[in-house]
Amino acid sequence: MKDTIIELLDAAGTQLKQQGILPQDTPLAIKVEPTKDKAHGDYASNLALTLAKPAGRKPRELAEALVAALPENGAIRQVDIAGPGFINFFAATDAVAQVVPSILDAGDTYGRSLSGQGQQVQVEFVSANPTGPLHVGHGRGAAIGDCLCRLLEATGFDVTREFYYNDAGAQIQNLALSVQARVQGLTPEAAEWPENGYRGAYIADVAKAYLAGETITADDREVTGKSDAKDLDAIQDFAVAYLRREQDLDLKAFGVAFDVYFLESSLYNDGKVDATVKALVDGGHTYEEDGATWLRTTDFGDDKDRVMRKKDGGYTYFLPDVAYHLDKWQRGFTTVINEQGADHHSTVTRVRAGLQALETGIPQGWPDYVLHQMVLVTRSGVEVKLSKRAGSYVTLRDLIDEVGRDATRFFLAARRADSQLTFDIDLARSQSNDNPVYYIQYAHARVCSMMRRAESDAKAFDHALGMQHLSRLDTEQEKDLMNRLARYPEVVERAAQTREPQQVAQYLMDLASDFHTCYNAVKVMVDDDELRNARLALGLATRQVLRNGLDLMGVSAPEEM
RNA sequence: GCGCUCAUAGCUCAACCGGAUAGAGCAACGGCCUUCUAAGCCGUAGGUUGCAGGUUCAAGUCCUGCUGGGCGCGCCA
Repeated sequence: MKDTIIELLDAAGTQLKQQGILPQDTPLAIKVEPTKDKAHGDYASNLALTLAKPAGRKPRELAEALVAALPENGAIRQVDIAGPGFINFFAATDAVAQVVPSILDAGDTYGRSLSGQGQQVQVEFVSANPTGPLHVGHGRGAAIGDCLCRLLEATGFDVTREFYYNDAGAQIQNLALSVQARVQGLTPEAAEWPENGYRGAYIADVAKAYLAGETITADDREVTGKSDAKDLDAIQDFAVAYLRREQDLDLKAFGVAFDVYFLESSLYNDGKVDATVKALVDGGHTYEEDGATWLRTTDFGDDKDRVMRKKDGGYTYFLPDVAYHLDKWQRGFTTVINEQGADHHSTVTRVRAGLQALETGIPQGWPDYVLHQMVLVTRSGVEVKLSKRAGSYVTLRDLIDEVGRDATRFFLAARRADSQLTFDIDLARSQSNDNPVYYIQYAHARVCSMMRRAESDAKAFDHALGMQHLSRLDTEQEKDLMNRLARYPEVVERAAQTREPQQVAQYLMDLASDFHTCYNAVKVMVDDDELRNARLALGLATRQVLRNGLDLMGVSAPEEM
């Protein structure tokens, strides 16, 4: 529908150019939007307003010329000029209703597109270090990252989900020491407990499993515990594997799976860090000062230069980051999206600067970043900070166990990443109209219920009959619903492009609302066979779009509630 | 102090690369279940879009400054 209108306007604009009303070289940047106010029709364009200046004419005058030049089209019932010069289009009912068969024919593929053309995209998200259970912030990253992947897949990209973790740094050392302390029978209260040791209850579990000689399988490694409290390396290997397995279980419970787990240590083992250093030094972007080696990141937009090799000879964390991203580039990902917490935002400029300094032809703004703000968890209006298992923070598992996977995923992905999020446990748990997840799922269940009713009343849906009488769907509510359904593909496309999964959530809320309104206003199970089947068809189309949209969010679409 | 980011109804949030009278839900008030799931619907009320300028035919949206919140500013990751 929208495309049709754009074509019509394009034809009209071209004609005006031929008539000399518009200068030949004026670009026709045609924008058509669904209207907010029904009095303005179904779609509106501001074309006359934007062309007024180059044409040197009054907007309304130009609008009239454009309308006069519009080719005839059966899909458009009426065209108005309103306000300062908007052109408003009223769609013919039959044309609007065509969305129903197109949804039913497309089924699960309705809303999907091939615009990504099979391009390889990598999305890195979560990337938690294996030092403890995943927390709410990781959960937000997991929800947003996974939805983004689903959106990209739905728009024709070849997506790789990647999880990067540091299995060798100071934090891991610290983890090993903490577990070792537990193995030796110490508790976090003891004076001998490692200074920056991890204090959560899970440390005791790791120690116990280690002593019991358990065998842990995580990623592609298998580690068996032993009773030796002295062997710190063995403890470290075991603890890392144990916590990686824990995190995997959390992610599995959340419905998130990764294609690649990338170890920071592999960058050292494969010589990629050294190669990166060499490239940077050879490129002349480094200098020695205070016994350390610095990278001149200020040449590439950073506000100060960064140390890349410390006085003690070790590398700073940002160097393997650069090596890692070079590796991503070399693996052929022209688009890479890093989903991270906003507390990492300083790495954005740094990593990009480091990549530029390599001079390997990586584009300036590469890679993309999606940063999410902090999550605050509340219960009964009070902030929740502790969990039994992790001690100092609320774990993702706590939320999944308490409010369920669907509500957790929806709540964490339904808001803009760059706004701070308050996760209200009471709200997420409530099985009532306050809860957006149930509101949407309820709409889906209602259609299912309607279909069951049709079956049991021996009035099962007659597809052919329904398709023949779609023009009977002529109430305001039905038209609103159909217009909403027609917008779905556009929403998916846009959400993928802007990397904003919350747009899908918002759309689903609106769609559910339109459906509930329609449901209350229009009775489906009427005796009139033609009317009933047309309405059942609309119900099925709505159910299909709800399903497709919920699937993009990773949320289930229950048949009954 | 510097950088990034956010600020919309009492609360939680929308507003589609600037577009017409800024929309939902919750909370408040008033209605709708002998009819397809009331986890729903309809209605009333609620706003100087943090403040001050600027650009534009048109600004919640873009620019500048300010105020306030979050995050970051280590040879930690």
